[in-house]
Amino acid sequence: MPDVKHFDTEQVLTAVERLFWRQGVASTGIQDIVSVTGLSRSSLYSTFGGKDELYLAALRHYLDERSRPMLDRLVADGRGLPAITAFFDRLIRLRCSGEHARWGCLVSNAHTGDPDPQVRKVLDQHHDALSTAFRSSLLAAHGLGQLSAGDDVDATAEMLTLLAYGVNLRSRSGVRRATLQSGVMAALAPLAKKTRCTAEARGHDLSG
Amino acid sequence: MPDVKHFDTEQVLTAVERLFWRQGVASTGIQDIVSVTGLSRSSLYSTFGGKDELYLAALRHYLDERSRPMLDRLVADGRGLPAITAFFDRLIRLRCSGEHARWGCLVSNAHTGDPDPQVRKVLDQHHDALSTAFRSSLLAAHGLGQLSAGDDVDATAEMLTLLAYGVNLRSRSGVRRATLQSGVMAALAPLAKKTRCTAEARGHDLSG
DNA sequence: CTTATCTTGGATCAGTCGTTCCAAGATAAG
DNA sequence: CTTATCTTGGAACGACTGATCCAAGATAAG
Repeated sequence: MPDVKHFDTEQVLTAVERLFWRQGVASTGIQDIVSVTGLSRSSLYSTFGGKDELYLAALRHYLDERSRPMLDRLVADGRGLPAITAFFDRLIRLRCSGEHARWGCLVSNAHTGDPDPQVRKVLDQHHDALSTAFRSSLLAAHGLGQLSAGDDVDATAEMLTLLAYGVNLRSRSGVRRATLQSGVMAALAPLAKKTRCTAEARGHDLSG
Repeated sequence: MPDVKHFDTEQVLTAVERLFWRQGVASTGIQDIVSVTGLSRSSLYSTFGGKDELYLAALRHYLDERSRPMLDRLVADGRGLPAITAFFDRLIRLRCSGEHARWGCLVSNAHTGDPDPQVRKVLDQHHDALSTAFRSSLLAAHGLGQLSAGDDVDATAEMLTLLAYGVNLRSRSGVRRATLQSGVMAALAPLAKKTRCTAEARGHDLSG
């Protein structure tokens, strides 16, 4: 009976994801993938198809393994504003330290260069998921009476989305973590309800 | 005596800038540049050098012709917060409509892929210029008594920078202009001093 | 074991990459 | 005009691109 694959698809996809993530699609050649994964062109093409389909698979893998867990955790955290603060804290930590420091976000990086329709669709899905997660947390914050009177949930969610894209993009330039933290805090702090227009009501500390 | 160039350097640089801007560096070949500019490889290489130097020249051209004028206008506008609002209004209009719609920002786009030291330096310079311009406007706003008591100028400037990067990146996905406007407004409105915690004091309308 | 079926290594493909080179063309001083 | 000097068109380069192909190897049911 037939032979079976001599490698683990999951491991290969992770390695390819890392390659595309760090160097970008255009700068990553099939040869790079062959070198890193150790498998041959035959296996690569018979398993995943061409480079475009491989990129798409890596993108979906990133969403499943990296992006979605972050968003699920944000939505599951019912604390409202502190949940959002904690989300950005984790995001900035991931972007500025550890093995993926200065790699940005694979999805954000994909926004440069004109993606084919399938990739475009994945990017849009990711954006919807991110935006929806923010809306969910903001609604929770509203329910908990944390928001200022004039805060528009949809507009604020869009603002947070822009902020996340900004963090992702700018983290590639090696900006200091504290700089990103203060920038995000400057956006989050004014959201909190200011009962007597005092400053301590804004106290969402990213370093917490 | 020697022959003179048969083309206008400025025009060529503009065309090259447009190519890199729209398609990215990695996706733009020398052949594309030859086709668009109409001049030959000889002229190209003897005038600008290789592709890397051509990209650097295009980047600097973009900064001089596109970026710096925007920032100069922001700094020159002494109105404080309304100046910042007007800046983002212009930015979003440029990113979402006209001939450069959905092209993003050449400098922001450059953040994906690992730039050589010279490019990196240009990117850092651009970021400093942007951040400094925001700080300048925020200081003006502070002097005019427009800011809330707890607003930190440096942190807020960083926040606005992240927001601008977010707008640039996200505009490439073809997001609606109104969506970006509402997102930016959600970040700008809370900055304004709220004397009696009322909403009308926040009235910086992007559609103005 | 045999054997059918899939996988694998690696040669190979045509095409494109950025770059170089040189003869032919253009220019303007003498 | 001649002539020195630069520019230009276009052929050509080797290296690399993504992709294909096939014989050899691996697997497991019979």
